[in-house]
Amino acid sequence: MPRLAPLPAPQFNLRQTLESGQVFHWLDDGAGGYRGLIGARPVRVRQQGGELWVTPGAEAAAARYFALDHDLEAIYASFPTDPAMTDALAFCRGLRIIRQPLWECVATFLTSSMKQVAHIRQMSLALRRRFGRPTRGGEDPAVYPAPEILARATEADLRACGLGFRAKNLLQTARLVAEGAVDLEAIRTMDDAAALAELCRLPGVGPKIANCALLFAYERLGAFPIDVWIERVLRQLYFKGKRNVTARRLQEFAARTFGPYGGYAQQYLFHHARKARAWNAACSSTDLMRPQERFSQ
DNA sequence: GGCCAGGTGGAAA
DNA sequence: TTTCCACATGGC
Repeated sequence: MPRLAPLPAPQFNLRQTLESGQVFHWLDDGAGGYRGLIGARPVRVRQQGGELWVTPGAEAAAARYFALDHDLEAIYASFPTDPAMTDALAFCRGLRIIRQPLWECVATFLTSSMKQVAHIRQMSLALRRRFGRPTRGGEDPAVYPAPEILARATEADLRACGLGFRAKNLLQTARLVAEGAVDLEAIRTMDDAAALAELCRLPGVGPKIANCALLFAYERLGAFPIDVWIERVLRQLYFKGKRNVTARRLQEFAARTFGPYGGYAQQYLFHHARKARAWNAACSSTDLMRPQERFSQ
């Protein structure tokens, strides 16, 4: 185990943060920590109590990446206090919305449609292995390939990484970004609505994936991606028995109900709902319930 | 073997 | 406007 350097990280849960489905390339190092990259920099991380131990020299990068400056007390104080949110908060406390590199986040979530978190990890790691610069002799994840690199790939190359029908979209999106037709950096200065619209110009990027990028890369903590899990939770909690609840209504309701830190609330509800199901499945052989059954009555 | 997964885009009603 | 459907792949 290489020597690591400590930095203060109160109110932080590394495991919940890295395993909540917001980032997909970190690997368990078998010693209670993780190995991965912050951008192009290989980093090892391990948490011990209120300290985060990281590769020496990477302290500042890690503090920024893991958003240790986010005021979690203020964020928690903004949450609704209904039972589901309370449960999710108790389960996820210390989970932080991290600051991911723009392209890496956009591209990874582009490949996420109709895929389970485990599959998104597989695709991300396969793309890194196939196209990215290796680190530590190929033992650790490779650097996520830049748009210029993927733009030169073929659709067949990308399909070989398990992308399926997403291959064409990733290729076209990589080309648009590589040639500057869509400027991911310039989106930083746009307001939320304009940023969302600009991201949706990328093929394969719709409102859900654009909101993921806004939340996990652009620091828009109010962005509220609505996927199948969150839709289920919202319908069960707030629209029980009601029909004709459109996606638009759900989106408006979320913005109104969860406020400026809605993205945090969303991530806590998402992670808790997924892990609760996994826990149910693992611990009960006679009471297996699929998600839609758990929430349908 | 059927079902589902951090959806999107285009056609049809 | 809303509704429907194809789109690949892999785990359970």
